[in-house]
Amino acid sequence: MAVLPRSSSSLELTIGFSSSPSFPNSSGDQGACGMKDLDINQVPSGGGEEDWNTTASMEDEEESSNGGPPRKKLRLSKEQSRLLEESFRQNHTLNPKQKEALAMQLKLRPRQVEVWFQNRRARSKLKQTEMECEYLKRWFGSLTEQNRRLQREVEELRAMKVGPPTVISPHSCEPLPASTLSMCPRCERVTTTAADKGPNKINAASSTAATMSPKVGTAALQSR
DNA sequence: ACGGGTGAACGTCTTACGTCA
DNA sequence: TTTGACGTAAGACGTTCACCC
Repeated sequence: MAVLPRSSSSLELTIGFSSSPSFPNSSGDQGACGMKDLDINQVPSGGGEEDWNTTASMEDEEESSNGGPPRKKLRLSKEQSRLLEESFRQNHTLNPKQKEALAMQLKLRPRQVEVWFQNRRARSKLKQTEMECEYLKRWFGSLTEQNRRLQREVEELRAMKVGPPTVISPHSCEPLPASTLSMCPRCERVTTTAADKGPNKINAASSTAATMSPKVGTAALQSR
């Protein structure tokens, strides 16, 4: 059965995560549901080398208070982690054959490889979210500062009040009386009525505010 | 001894796909 | 041929808990 991955989140897209479609499940891998009867902490048959590194002994079969066998914590060896990371860099999801092969190579069960990839994807996403959160905070701070500056500017201009306020015409480089200007409500551009023909952006520092957008942020994140 | 962090493992939900009536 | 119900597989997500510092 071919199950395409669900649409990637925007975060994944911005950082360029690639996920390959799963191949038809021909390997008899039981997935998350079918493995409940297997002891996840047992070394695969024929396995067991110095790389197999768990802090709990495999022969510990004591019963837990709720009847089932106690959950043991597997610690992956450095080599196992390195190989998994390397594989994750190439692909964030594994098809059943890749999973099987990797599990064989690592002397782990396919289920363990699968779980590792699930957790790794989750950690990756969390990290990405944290980065984006950090970026948005900085962006907010910068906008706040810009807003403060602009408000100060407005106050100063109001305080000046030396005759009618003027702006500089980009065409004639002559000062224009503000009374000749009007704001187009649709495109939010300043137009002149008589003295200066054609729509103009007002020649003021305040136009810089419109240049920042969240898209800059995703681009910035991509470059990291 | 104790608490917090880490990460492997788990349970549940959602989604996509195949099959069949 | 189309459609809706149903089963299955796989990933996302939240949580649990063993282990370490």
